[in-house]
Amino acid sequence: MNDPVDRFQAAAQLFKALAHPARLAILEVLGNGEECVCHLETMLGFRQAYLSQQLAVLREAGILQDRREGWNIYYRIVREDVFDILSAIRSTLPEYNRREDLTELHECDCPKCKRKDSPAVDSKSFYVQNQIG
Amino acid sequence: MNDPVDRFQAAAQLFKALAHPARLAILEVLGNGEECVCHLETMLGFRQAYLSQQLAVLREAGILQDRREGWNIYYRIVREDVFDILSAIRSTLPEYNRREDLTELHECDCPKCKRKDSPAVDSKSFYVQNQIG
DNA sequence: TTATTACATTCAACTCCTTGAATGTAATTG
DNA sequence: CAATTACATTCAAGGAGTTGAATGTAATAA
Repeated sequence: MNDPVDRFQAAAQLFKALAHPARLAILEVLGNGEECVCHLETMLGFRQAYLSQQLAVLREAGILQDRREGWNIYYRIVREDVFDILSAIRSTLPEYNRREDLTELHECDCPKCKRKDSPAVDSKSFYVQNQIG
Repeated sequence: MNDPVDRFQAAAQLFKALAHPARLAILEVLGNGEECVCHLETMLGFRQAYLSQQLAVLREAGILQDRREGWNIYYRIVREDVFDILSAIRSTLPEYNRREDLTELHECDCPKCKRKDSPAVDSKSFYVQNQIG
């Protein structure tokens, strides 16, 4: 209809997908570049089914895309504005500003953790360099 | 606790407050500067009680503050990062990029609409000039 | 003080989200 | 082919968000 709120339906859906701490933690890890599910499972300590459900929410919201490589499925952020949105809250929420424990402390048995020579970062990994490093 | 999701609780709460089309419409109007409730009521076509409920959600989330002036109560955006967040989605959601019909078409009986000489804009109104005008 | 204006709050029914448990599926190995 | 690995989906119970209806309240006017 001509309702003034209709224009904001898509944006509200995006924010709804972001309105969950577990999903924000997932996005914080994926801000470094793509990661396989087992890697997220290890880093965040989520049970596999629970993690898969939250990944599905982000995927169906158009925020993530997945890519299969053998046994593993890699997820990456494909909505560029999500980087800007997370950057905005990072600037005002101090407790948000520590991601080391989410990116460097853990390793899992996935191929990406095994092969240290090719880190397989995606095109948006420079974001982390600019914001944090 | 030490749960990795606890750090993201505050951010999730913020996004939860933004995850509603009516509240995004309110914020779009208030991006121009503070407005009284009756003005929002006229521009958005919301019933008064409904509007007051949505304003309460934004106020309790720390996004809005109110100020009484006689009979009228004026609301304004007090979280600066909200401007950046809305700017980020405005850059990617085309249907978001028309605010004329929310800011210029309607007038109500509030004092601010009566006195055209003093527009009573707040300190963040330059934002609109930079983003839209 | 009483009435009016402008706005807030409470309540209840309904819908949607959350999350553990169980089960299903595609790719690989043997 | 059967077994295993890595991940996805379905289901259900509980919790949280939504919204109309009714009512409450602070400031002003008479």
